[in-house]
Formats: sequence, C-alpha cells, structure tokens
Amino acid sequence: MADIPDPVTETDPDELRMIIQRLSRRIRVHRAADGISDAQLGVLFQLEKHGDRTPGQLAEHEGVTPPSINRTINGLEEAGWITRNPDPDDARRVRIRLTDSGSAIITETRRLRAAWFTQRLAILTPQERRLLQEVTPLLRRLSDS
Amino acid sequence: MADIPDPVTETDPDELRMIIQRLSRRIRVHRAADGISDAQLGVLFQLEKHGDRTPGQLAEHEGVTPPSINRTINGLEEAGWITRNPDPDDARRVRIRLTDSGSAIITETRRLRAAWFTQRLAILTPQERRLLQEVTPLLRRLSDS
DNA sequence: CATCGATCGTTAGCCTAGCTCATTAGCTTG
DNA sequence: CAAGCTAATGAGCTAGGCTAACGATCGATG
Repeated sequence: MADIPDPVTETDPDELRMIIQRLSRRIRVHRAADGISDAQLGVLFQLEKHGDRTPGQLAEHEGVTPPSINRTINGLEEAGWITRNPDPDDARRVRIRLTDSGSAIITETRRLRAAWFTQRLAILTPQERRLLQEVTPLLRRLSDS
Repeated sequence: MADIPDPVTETDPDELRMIIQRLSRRIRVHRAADGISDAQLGVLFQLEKHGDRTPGQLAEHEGVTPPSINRTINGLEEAGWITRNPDPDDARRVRIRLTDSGSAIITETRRLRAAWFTQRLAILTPQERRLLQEVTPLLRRLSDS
C-alpha cells in the first residue's frame, strides 16, 4: 500500500464496493418484471453498438467465461432476438447477429428500465444528479479496466 | 416520464445502470479468491457495525428475503464466524452474534479486498477519486431507498 | 384465560447465471 | 501433413436469489 498515494484510501474503497454490490442487486431483482435478464441485455446492447460479434468477443467484454456467454446466447437465440451465422473467413467462428425482433426488445426494455431507474434517480436533487453524471465515465473506466 | 424533471434524463440512467452491473460483476468474480462470499461479508459487516442482529434485520438491510439470509447465515455458522443465540425477551427471535473468529476474518478480508479495489481505484487521478468519494453517499441513498 | 391472527425463523424446492472440465471442429505452423 | 492451438459448446457443479408452506411463539381480544 505504501506505493499508493493517500487520497486513494480516503475514498473508503470498502464501503463504495459494498454499495455498488447492493445497488446492483437491487437492479437485478427488478429485472424479473420485464422478461429479459441483465446478462441477455448486456449482450444485446453490445450487438446494437458494435454490430456482429463472436461469442468470444462478447464473453471478454462482459467479463465472463465463454461457456457462460454461450448459455446467454442460447437463451437469446431461443427467444429469436439473435441469430448465429457462420463466419466467412474462419469456420470455427460464429457471428452473432441482432434480429429485428432483438432491436425491438432493446428499445422496449430500455424504455421500461430507464423509467424505473430514472424514478429512482428522482430521489436525488438536480445538482446531485449532475454530480453522478460527472462520475459515470469514471465508473466506466473502473468497470472496463 | 412527463412528471419527471429534465435533468434526470440527462444522466443517461441506462448507461449508469449497466456500468454498475458490470463493475459489480467484476467485484464478485474477484471474490472467489479469498474464501468468503459477498453475501456473507455483508452480514459480517453489519454485525461488526451494529452488534447482535436478528435474521429479519439482516435480511431487510441487505434487501433480500428471510430464506435467503437464512442460507447465508447457515454458511457463516458452519464456518464458525457467527453463533445463533436465543433472544431473552422473545423466543421467536434469534440473535446472530459475531465470534472472535468472525471478527478476524473481517479484518483479514477487508485488508485483502481493500487492497484489490484500491489498486483498481489507482487508475483514477486524485481529483477523480475525490469526485468519486463525493458521490458515494448518493450511491448509498440509491441503494438504500 | 382461551383462542386466533400476526410474526419470526426455517425448510423445501425452483431458477438464474456464474464456474471448470472436456469435447469437437477448424486453423496454423514446423 | 501432423501436432498443437483456438473457438464454440455441452455437462455438471455451485451460490444465492426467490416463493410456498410450516411450526413456534407472541399479543390482543372476546
């Protein structure tokens, strides 16, 4: 710890960590209501943002193992939200593609969830929300690294 | 949505939500290494902070159902980190108490995890960490409400 | 003071979504 | 062209949520 500057420890990493966990659990619990899981939604978001992806790419970005992402993909395929397509250059690879129905469910789910989370955010003052907004990129960097 | 003021939506709730989820998953994945789960650790933290608690109190604070907390408590009891004791005033109640061994594991785990998360926080600048610290109470309110 | 609804903890059984390990197919390289 | 590497995936395990149901105890009330 000696090589890490003081201000780091001022943040009380432990409390922040626990809070993130609890908040995440709340979000996850809410999920059941709208018929799509967070794991699934995370994959759909990626496909929407980047176009076709392989299972390996999806797994890496989500920070889970390939078998885990595979299960998620199976569910998405059964629901008709994605298709598996061959990769023309490498037959080992599979290209996961969003279907029209998948795009539609993203839009709808985003609407539902945004409404729910937004409502939650409404307990904060406008200034506090602005602060939170500023911090979002930091949290993203923490979650990406 | 019309009844919710504009600044709320500026926060892009959806992205923040997804980031929180991913960060939480990273934290959880790291967990396996140190032999105690987040669910268990959350309970031990509460006992350390507030002294004896009933299963119901623990469940409410963690935002899970009584059967869920009960399973967690079983694990903690098997590990010898807590004991179940009768409540002198109400025989329906059970008082969960931290053992010495439980206190020790908290200290040790906190050390390990703080080191890990602190290291992660080190990718931010001192100013960014200060910002994050400011936001921590807001996140707590979001996770409590 | 007996009963009856409410409360507390708990067990049973289900589901999701991680994981590891093992297998198959296809690519790449000495 | 064989040996080894990589990608996807299946099987089986585990943790930790959930609901439903139950027994014990408490407290209020006829």
